[in-house]
Amino acid sequence: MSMEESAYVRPTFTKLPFDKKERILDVAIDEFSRCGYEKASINRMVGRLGIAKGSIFQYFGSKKNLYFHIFEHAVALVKRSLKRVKAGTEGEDFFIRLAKSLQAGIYFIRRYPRIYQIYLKMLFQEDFPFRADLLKTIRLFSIDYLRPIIEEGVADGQLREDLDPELAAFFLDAVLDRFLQAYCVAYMDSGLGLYQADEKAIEARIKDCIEMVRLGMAAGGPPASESVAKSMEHRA
Amino acid sequence: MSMEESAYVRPTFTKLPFDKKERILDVAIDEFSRCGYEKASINRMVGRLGIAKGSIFQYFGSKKNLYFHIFEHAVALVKRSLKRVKAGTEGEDFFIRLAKSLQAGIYFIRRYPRIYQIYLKMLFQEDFPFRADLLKTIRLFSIDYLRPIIEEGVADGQLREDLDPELAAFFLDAVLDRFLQAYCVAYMDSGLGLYQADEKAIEARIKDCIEMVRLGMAAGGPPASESVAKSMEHRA
DNA sequence: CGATAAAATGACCAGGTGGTCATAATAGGG
DNA sequence: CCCTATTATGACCACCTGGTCATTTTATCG
Repeated sequence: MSMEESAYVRPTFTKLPFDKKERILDVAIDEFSRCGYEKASINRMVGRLGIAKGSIFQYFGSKKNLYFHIFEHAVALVKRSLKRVKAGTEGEDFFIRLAKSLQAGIYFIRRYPRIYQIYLKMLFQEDFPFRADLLKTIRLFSIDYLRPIIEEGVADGQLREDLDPELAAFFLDAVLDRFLQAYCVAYMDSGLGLYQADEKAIEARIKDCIEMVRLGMAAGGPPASESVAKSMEHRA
Repeated sequence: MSMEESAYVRPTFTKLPFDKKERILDVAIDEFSRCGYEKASINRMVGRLGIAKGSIFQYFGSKKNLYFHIFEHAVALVKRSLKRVKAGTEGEDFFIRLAKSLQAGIYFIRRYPRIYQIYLKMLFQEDFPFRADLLKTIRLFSIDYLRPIIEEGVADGQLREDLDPELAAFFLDAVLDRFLQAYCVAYMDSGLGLYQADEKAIEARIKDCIEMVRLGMAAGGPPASESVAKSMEHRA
């Protein structure tokens, strides 16, 4: 996870001792996650860091570059996390994979809550340039992640064979994303109690949600299965 | 749709000629929708309006009040729109109601695109106070809207009787919301082509999505129905 | 008309912003 | 130890912000 060769960092920063680099990025991430891009203040950062303001501009050139560098870092973390889940669930049942992917999302947010905050705050602030690029990268990756899993599910006969993979990807993206949002933003959970819920509650709700994805809401379908619940128990 | 008695408006503004009031609110809505709350500039507004800066503060007291007033207005519009759809689909099939609700959302956004933008930009910028209140109002209303419809669907036997209404509300909220977001924010549609799509495409995709909500994704369920498609044709 | 009340105005304010750059401190090499 | 190149520094800049308020303009009414 080296960030040395980032396009947004000047060599001066690269040569810094590791600890100092980490501290700087940590404070910057904290500031951006708390305030969003616009309200984040370089003055406040250097105040907390105890370094000169000029140094930040020596390291990154501009506020925007600093933000992009952090974003780049964040994207790398997400990609790595998704890759691991994908590889770690290869060949498993489609709905199990789905449940584990969602669970992994929750873990990621627990581990890097500030990074998820930064992402959320950027989501609908289309004003600043490159948002399109940033968003494109993330969303496209989410599709690149889901599509193959869906297609495998169809190939294996777990999903209806007439399933439109694009529609399914959109649908799953919607539900998974909202689940994560509900977990860490108040009033997004429609009273389900997802907001900052504990492990147990999350696990149960993931199971419920996946069941609903599986069977839909209409009456007259097949009965609810127990497979997701069973397989999730193992990893707690 | 009178806004006269708003808590955020001073009498001086109320007494203004209707046209001037409209123009002021129009410019303010435009500014907030483009820039979000933080970046929106009172200077720019009065520049475009050709009035003195002091006047805005005479009318609203503060930037925040102006924003709240507009938000209040927006919430009223949404409530009205939802009420109409609900009343206008009373007694119809659950999934038809769902499709029509989503369609109504699209109409609303087409008619008031800037208001939806304001809402989106506020969504995850939790910095400024009262965001909690604003969000609470909107989300709770969304639940108040969906819950009864779901319960009627269960009572009528269209939905599985063991359906958890809270979970269903969350689930539908997730899908409907994302559908609207994908319609008006780039890269949110997972390649489905929803972004600024035309009437025909939207209608088709609504149908597809509702079918997926109905039947789920698993193989072996009942075949897709034609009822939603048929009933939607009538209103085009 | 004149007097009074109400509304519009814009110069002005303090505070904050991202960003700069001459200068000072430090590090590295001979 | 000195000289040079690199890095750190913070005073300073122009700019913009939301907000104020004394003053002027406009409307109201007798």
